[in-house]
Amino acid sequence: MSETEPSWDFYRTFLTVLQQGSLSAAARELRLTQPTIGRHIDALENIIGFQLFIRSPQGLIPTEAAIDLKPHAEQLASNAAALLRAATGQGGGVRGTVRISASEVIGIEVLPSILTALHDRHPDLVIELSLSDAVENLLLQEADIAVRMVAPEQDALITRRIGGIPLGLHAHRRYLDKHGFPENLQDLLHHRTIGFDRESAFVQAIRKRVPLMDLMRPSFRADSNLAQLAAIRAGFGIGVCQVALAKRDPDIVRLFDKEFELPLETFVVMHENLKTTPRCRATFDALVEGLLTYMGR
Amino acid sequence: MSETEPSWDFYRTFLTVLQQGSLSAAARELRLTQPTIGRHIDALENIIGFQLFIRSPQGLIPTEAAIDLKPHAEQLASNAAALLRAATGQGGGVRGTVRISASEVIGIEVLPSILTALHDRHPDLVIELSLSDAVENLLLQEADIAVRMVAPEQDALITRRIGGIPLGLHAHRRYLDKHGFPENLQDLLHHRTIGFDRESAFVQAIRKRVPLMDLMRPSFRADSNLAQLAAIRAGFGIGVCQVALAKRDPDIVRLFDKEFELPLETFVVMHENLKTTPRCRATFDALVEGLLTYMGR
DNA sequence: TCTCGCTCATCTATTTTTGTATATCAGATG
DNA sequence: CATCTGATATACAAAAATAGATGAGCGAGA
Repeated sequence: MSETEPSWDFYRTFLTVLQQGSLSAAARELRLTQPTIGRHIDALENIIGFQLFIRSPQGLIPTEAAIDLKPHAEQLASNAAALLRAATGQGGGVRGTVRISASEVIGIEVLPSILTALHDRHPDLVIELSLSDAVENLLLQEADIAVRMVAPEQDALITRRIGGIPLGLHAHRRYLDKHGFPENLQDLLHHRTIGFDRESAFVQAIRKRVPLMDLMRPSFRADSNLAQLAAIRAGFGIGVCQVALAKRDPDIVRLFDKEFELPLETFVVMHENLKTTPRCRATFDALVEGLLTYMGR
Repeated sequence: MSETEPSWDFYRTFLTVLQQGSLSAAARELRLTQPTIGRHIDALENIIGFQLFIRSPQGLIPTEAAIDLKPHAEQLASNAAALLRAATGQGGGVRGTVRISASEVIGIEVLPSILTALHDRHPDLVIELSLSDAVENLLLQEADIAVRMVAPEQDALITRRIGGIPLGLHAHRRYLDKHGFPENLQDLLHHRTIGFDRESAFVQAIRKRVPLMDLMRPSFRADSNLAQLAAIRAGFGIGVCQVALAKRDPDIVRLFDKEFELPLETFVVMHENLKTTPRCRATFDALVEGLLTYMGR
């Protein structure tokens, strides 16, 4: 019942307990001890005046109040991490940690070689790669730089348009040997196809451009582009993937390269505040350069 | 030179020193003592590995590195405050602190009566009003709810359009008695007028709609709408202000009410995450309701 | 020039926080 | 049914952070 603001460390402890589910696990995570963590939670509960967890022999069960506070605590953690990244990058030169957000396909198939070259040039750079098709928010500092497939709307962001990465219809030779080549686009309806599970914004955009997609009933559905790519490689059926990726495997054949091509607009985005920090600047430039090369300009 | 993450409290101390300019002042602010603050800064400098401040008998002068880190620390503080607001608002019912961001005119001339009524209904509510024409960012949690004059672009925000608050040309009777009524809009060029100092986005929008504005050379310039309103009330000259505000003073006359009317689009905006918290919900609804009434529907 | 007010640095005593060890409880397993 | 592993809670000692007091530097104003 004090007037003072709680220690910010309590918030960190709170979040860790929330994430780990028990005082003991949180203590291991934070390299503290279980009684300490317990005292932090007690103190926080006393200050804010209500219970955050129900203690049980199996761990701590968060109350509704605690769940409501979780996003705030997570954001606090993001900011603290961003501050630390910014701090370690100080002192001139390209050094410190840079956190990149990208989609799974890009992150796994395209970025590694670009980042390898980047790190060869700047050995003091530590690279964090956060892969998710959910768009991480640069404003919330979840990442320093993002490779995006949608044009960002924020004006506090600096954006470099890469261009449209071409997508095409592909199938493995093994599949085609067994089921034959489709004669025309309509023929696709009688083939085994690979598509999306849920309706994302991206899927809706495709549908708009290619009405035929509406009619297709894919027999293999996954939201992960990576899983779709794997399915194509495994010879499951016909699916959409990046042309440049497919070319790497001589057994993957592109279909209807004249009739079907979908450009996937791509952008590299960074918060304006970071443009002067060497590590972000260098990474940003390397990503732009590397992606342009990947596209064959 | 430790491997461990610094205490988050160090960040708070760091920011306070940055804001206050001295260890002693920061100590007073945080209700700690000067040696403690000094140790925090020393510890932080040791962990991140470079100097944050140059000590002097006049206080602490931030290095460039410290200035670079400042925005991060400020955001951390915003989030911590937001978490605390969210915490005090727990427990059902409309209680706790709600932070509202609005422009100066709205905040001073329009909101007080709305907020008074709101507080009469919910005495446990604490209202923070942050007035600035700079748009505070809801995503950064600088405020819970904002009254905006530009349509928000973020999709994580829930927005309620109020409509166009009508702006009109006004002058005090005292001025008109002395200098006469302008015959037509062109005539304004020979009158004393009140306008903006710098080119804000808002001003440019006005110019686009009213080309005549380009020609006007206001003799009284202020970015603060409040100052402009005060100038009109003082009989300085002819200026633009909200029609509803001008009506309150019987000595202020509206000019060219047929030829000149500028609707100022207004929105009440809130972060989506807050829509279920009672205190924000109630405040949001009260603001929408109150502003609609203010506009006369 | 002297004093006052502000600053930061340092030393020491005290308070606070943390860690260690232990007790207890619940569930899984042989 | 005993045992083992996970969990939280508590008591007490160790460690760490804090407050308090003091010294010294710098600048403003009488």
